Amino acid sequence: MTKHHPELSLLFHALADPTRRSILTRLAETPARVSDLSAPTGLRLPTVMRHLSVLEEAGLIATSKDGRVRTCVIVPEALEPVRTWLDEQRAIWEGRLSRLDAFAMKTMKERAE
Amino acid sequence: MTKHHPELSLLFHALADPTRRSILTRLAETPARVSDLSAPTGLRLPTVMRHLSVLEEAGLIATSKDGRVRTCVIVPEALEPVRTWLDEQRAIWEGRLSRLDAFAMKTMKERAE
DNA sequence: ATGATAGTTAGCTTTATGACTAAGCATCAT
DNA sequence: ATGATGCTTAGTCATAAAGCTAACTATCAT
Repeated sequence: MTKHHPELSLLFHALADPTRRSILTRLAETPARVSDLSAPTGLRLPTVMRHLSVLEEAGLIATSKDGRVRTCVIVPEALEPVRTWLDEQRAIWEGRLSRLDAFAMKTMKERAE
Repeated sequence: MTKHHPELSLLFHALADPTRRSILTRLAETPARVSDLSAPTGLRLPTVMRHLSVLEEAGLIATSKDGRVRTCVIVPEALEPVRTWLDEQRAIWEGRLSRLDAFAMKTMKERAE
């Protein structure tokens, strides 16, 4: 199960950078042009471009160009695999804890005998 | 809001590697020794060690040494910040969508007049 | 047609990652 | 006390990440 999920690696990697997360939260407000994203971060345009391409390859944003302006929008569904993975893990981890609980109960019972 | 959250960066970065995710799922089953984690991955011990230290610095696992054996256990609560961040983002994004909806409604109304 | 504007590409630098080998240290079994 | 076991440290290597500058292209306004 979950042998190797390149999609997840891309997503987590994209989210691991604070600049990229701040770009995402900015885009969550409203779509923005590349320069709009450059100004507040204090980063140069090419740097922002690189971040954007990482985000786009992860599927977290989509961009389109109109004239000389590129507009970036967020892609909310892109976070689904992350959420799903988290839910799966939680299920497994809680399952494990239940088993440990069961084991502890059994052990205590045996001791009590 | 969410200026720079080093904790999140550590977590996301730790989760971005498939080997580390597989170590986590393995540890979700039951605690394991370092060699137990080395065998199935086919990776050398020092490599596994490095992965473990990344996971530990992110707070995702805890380790303890008894004699010459180090045992690794998962730390389920460690995923909470990730889940929280996801929830926050979802809230913001949905907020944004509602606003867009409102805008669209207004525009349609104006057109209808 | 000129100049400003918006983005893009190319190339460079520094630091971090992920893997390895080889050698070291600390225990445990005999 | 010796050797095997289990982990650790040190050092190497190749590649990727994150930033920059400089130069280039494409569009829009005048």
